[in-house]
Amino acid sequence: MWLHLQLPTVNLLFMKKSPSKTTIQAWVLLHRVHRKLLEQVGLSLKKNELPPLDWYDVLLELHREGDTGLRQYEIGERILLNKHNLSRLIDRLEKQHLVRRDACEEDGRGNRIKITEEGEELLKKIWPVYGQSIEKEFGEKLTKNECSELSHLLEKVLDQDESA
Amino acid sequence: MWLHLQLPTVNLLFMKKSPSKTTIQAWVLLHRVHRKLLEQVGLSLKKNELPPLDWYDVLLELHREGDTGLRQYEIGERILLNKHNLSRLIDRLEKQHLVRRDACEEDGRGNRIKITEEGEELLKKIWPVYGQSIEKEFGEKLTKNECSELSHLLEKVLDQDESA
DNA sequence: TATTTATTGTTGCAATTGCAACTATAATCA
DNA sequence: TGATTATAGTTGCAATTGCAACAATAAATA
Repeated sequence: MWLHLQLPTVNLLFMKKSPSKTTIQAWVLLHRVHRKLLEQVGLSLKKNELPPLDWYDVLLELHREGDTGLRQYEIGERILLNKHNLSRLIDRLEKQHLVRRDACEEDGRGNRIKITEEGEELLKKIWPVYGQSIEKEFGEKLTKNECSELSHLLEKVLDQDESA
Repeated sequence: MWLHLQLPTVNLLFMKKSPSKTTIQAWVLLHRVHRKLLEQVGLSLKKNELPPLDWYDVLLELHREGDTGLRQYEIGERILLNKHNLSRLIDRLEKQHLVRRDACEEDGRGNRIKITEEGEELLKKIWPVYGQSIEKEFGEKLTKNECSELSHLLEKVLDQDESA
């Protein structure tokens, strides 16, 4: 079909370029760092009898939106969680009265999720522990410049594909 | 008890320093990048009907040790997985004849896990897909220097606490 | 408008994970 | 040595996740 084409763009399909040693090293490190940080922070939260990090993520997003709330899919986009699990995560939060599902006026299918007072309070209770954990496991290890540099690099990785 | 002590080391207990904006930004980015990469690679593996990444991680560690194999806890240390789940992950691998549990001579409690021929083959089958995925989602986004710089920074984060 | 297709969110079920309890062996120590 | 404590690994159970099927509504199209 396009096997005979020699255009550069098409050739990319055949290149199947393997990552370099340098790339692989960074890749592995990224995952190790991530796992270790998450493990430490998770431990710290548990030790203080606080809920898992996911809860914080969701509540924080909702807090930022205040009274407008967010659609479920919007939360999903922000914290990169799929809809199935998000639906049930919201269930759990709702059961604890940390969020509310309000009917959605503009779209009969969905609902708007809003944070409650209790949710706000929990958020305030989590932050000191979470924040300190971040500082201890992460912040302290880098200077401010290094931190910015890291962000810069990570942003490049996150950038949308420019390829068509 | 030690409330009245004024030694610097002890004062750290009270500092409860919150992370800076810069720190938080890098922190959030780190997690976003990680999740996105894992999602993409996972999709790519599934599309090619290959097993999840964990399997590859374990098989690779075993491959590196060749005939000596590894104790379960050694695998755990390397891929940062706790023993409960590792035990059952090994079960699954064993059921697929990808690894073998050999009795351990030097320690009657444990066993040595070794990769089988089939395991090696699977490893070879996964790598092209996995490697390309890494290159596409990660390698291509950074120059070689940026990649090294990223590794350097991540290593700093991973470094053991120098605090006593 | 009627029909088709896409999106939003939920639910059932199976697989995986986390936690606690447990067995078996090793290491420590009185 | 015998008793105690620590380590390696497994298992049961509950909670969470992933996947596929589904219902309800919206958007696109004929």
